[in-house]
Amino acid sequence: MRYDYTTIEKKWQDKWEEAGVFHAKNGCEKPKYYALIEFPYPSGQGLHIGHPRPYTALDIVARKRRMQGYNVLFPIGWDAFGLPTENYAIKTKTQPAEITQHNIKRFTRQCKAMGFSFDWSREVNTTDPKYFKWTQWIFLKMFEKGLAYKKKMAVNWCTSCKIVLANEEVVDGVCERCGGTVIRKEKSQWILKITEYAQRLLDGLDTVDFIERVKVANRNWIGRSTGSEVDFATTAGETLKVYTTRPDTLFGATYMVISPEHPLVEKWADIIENFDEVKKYQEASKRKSDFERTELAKDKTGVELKGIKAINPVNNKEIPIFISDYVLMTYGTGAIMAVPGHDTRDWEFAKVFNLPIVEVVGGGDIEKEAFTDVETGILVNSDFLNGLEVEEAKKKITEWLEERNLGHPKVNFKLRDWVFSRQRYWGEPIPIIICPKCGFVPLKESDLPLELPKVESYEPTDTGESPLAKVRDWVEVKCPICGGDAERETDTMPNWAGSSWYYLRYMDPHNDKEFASQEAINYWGQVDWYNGGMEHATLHLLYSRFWHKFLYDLGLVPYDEPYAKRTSHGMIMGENGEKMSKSRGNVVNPDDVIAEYGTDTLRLYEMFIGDFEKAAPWSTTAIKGCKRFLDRVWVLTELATEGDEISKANESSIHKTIKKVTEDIETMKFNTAIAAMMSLVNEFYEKGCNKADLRMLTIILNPFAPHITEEIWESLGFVHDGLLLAQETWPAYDEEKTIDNVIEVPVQVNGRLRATVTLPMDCDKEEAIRTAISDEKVATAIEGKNIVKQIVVPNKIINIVVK
RNA sequence: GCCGGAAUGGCGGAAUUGGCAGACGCCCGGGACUUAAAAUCCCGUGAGACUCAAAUCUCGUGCCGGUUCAAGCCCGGUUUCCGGCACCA
Repeated sequence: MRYDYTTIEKKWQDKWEEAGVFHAKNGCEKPKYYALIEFPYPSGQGLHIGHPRPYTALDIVARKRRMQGYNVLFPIGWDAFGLPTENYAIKTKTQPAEITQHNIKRFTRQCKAMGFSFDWSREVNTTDPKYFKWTQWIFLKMFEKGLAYKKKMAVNWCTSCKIVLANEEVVDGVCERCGGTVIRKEKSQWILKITEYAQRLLDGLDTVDFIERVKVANRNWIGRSTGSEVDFATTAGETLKVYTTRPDTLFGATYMVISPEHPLVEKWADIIENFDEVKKYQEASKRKSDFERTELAKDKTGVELKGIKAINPVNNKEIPIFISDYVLMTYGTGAIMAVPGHDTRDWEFAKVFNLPIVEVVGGGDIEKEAFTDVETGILVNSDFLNGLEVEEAKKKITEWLEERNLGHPKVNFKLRDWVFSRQRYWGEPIPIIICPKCGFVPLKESDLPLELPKVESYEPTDTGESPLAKVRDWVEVKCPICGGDAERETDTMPNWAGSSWYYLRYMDPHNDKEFASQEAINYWGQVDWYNGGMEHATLHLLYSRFWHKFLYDLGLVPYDEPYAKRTSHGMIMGENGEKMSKSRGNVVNPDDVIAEYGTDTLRLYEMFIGDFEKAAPWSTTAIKGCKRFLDRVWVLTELATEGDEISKANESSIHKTIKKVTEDIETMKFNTAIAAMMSLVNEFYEKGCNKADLRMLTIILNPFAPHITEEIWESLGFVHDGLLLAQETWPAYDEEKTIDNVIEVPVQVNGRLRATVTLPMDCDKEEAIRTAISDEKVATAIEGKNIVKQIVVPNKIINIVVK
């Protein structure tokens, strides 16, 4: 008999909601546990089949923790600002807020149908003025502390979306969202000084339990390097400051390169003999998109600044200066000393311009390629550094430079400040008034939230201004300081803003006095387990850690890291192994799956599909196995015999399974936890089971398949004290009972398996060998040969070596 | 180019971290039930050799080599694939 999942699932979802069993209680005396999933962007497509994978995983953790006696916070909300909604609004001439409401409704229905144990009473929505009031408030705090500032700068401009992109949103030189061409454009932008926290964002990684690949991605993104800043005198008078990680190669610096945007170029306009040529190169590189610059990376280009030379401080040799776009103004000092013998890029450039290549670190063949090995090289042609290893030479030259005031040690980061403004409508308005007399004037806290005005058209403008700029009666205001005519900032925040602190809002979501009360923040502390996609490792994760550290500095949060533990799930691919997409026609809709198999099966399959951390292809046939398993569990309710105590026959297997499931959930090995429960059910079919046996299975299966197990719990009369299965206590296993007293041990002869023998647990070596050689097959194998060695690994294996 | 990760049956994947390779599931084959089909239940299922069959043996974790009584796991080399970063001095 098959179970009627449609009726059952709805029934228990209603009961859970009615009983409010998943509500977290602030200040509860139980130990707290905060499990967090990345709140979704409520897109027009509805819930993707990939969403339930991480949601189910942490739902299992949350449900298990509740059963283990924790006060669990497992919240849900909507990261609802964003471009797709705005683009859809433009297309359909509807309000973004309306579209958002509509999409949220659909996502809510879908999430509820999955039976996730979210605390719906704490639902947040980043587009709700009650929420973004505090996003704006945190921004103003940053402004107050000098961490938010406006600056004219070259930004990434998507020619298709007509919007400024953060560096993080430019992927392979094109717009991450639409794939459009990205060019450099000068614009005045709000910037957040995340670089001020670079070192702390790096150090903090050592104090948290993040999976290694997340830490590595973060470290690479922050990109800390240590080296020296060195001053080169020039014949023009000005000093040219460079940054290098290889000061030991200073004797090999045969020319210099500065970025085309370097300010000294303008300063030297009158002295540079070929200024027209230089100017032309500058303009050409300015027009290049990032994509072109990357594409042309192999071919080095540049122009020498004729009439000016730099002087190498170690040997006072005059060397030429070039401009080239392979030197970036945004990193280091925008100028480098070129050591073609020991830097690949400099080597390539030197080959193009026929510049001298001098070997100063021996060990390679600099005729063929630059020798960059720092482990084995020995300094040559370097006067007082000769004979030293690279590390020693670095130390010595750094001291030498410092003594003469020519240079000093310096740490640099690849991380750049966060371009924080967007010229779009559907985002949090930046709560700043621009007054011709008073400058940037922040709104008073009492004027927050600054809401979005309703507008007729959300079309972005070609000038690059936000659609808000057209709403004159919103833009034109009086300056709060001087009372004169002023204008509002019309840029909005990027959608990374609302997600940078949402986990704090969940702690106290209805507070209209503070972003969350201190009691709530202190009670919930850090997020205990945060799971999310790898694609957010360097964006959202870094941004929110930065905001959190800022709030920590203000004394508003008790920990300087928001997330104690971070894990990541693999994607669910299409059945053909490719990424799911409409254009590939391999999209699976969770609503259809639920209709065909029920939610419990979908949840189970998403967990059984493979290693949680790895991508896995969807299979329309493999999911049937999970359905069959649940059907088999269901049938057990009829097969189970009476019994109040766990049967002797199943006792050992039950305890082993409890142990396996208990441990596997903690290490995210959901697939093997389910396999263990399947094996147990197979055993129940072989050996029979009683109701007490089935009761245990029902409890440990509950976090995975919560609906069917509640129904079984009720139908078999396990309900006590009016409690739901979700409120039951997680079973403890008896370690003793997971250990067998007799054990099958394989016997090898010369490393080849010949037999298995049955031995008592922990029996001694002599007995093991005696039993082994008395086995017929083993005896045959060693007959007429000398036993050279006997290896007995207790309870594992016996290996007899013969000659 | 650099930094991660991976490679195991027809398929998704297991393997207590050096100890019976292939758990669990899918697919497939055979049988039972059925007028029949679906569903369900039972049996089989890495490849090969010898067998009527059973038994038995050999080979087998991308490739080459090493360490070890014993290697999917450790070491050296190599190929391929996936992900991230990418002129960061």
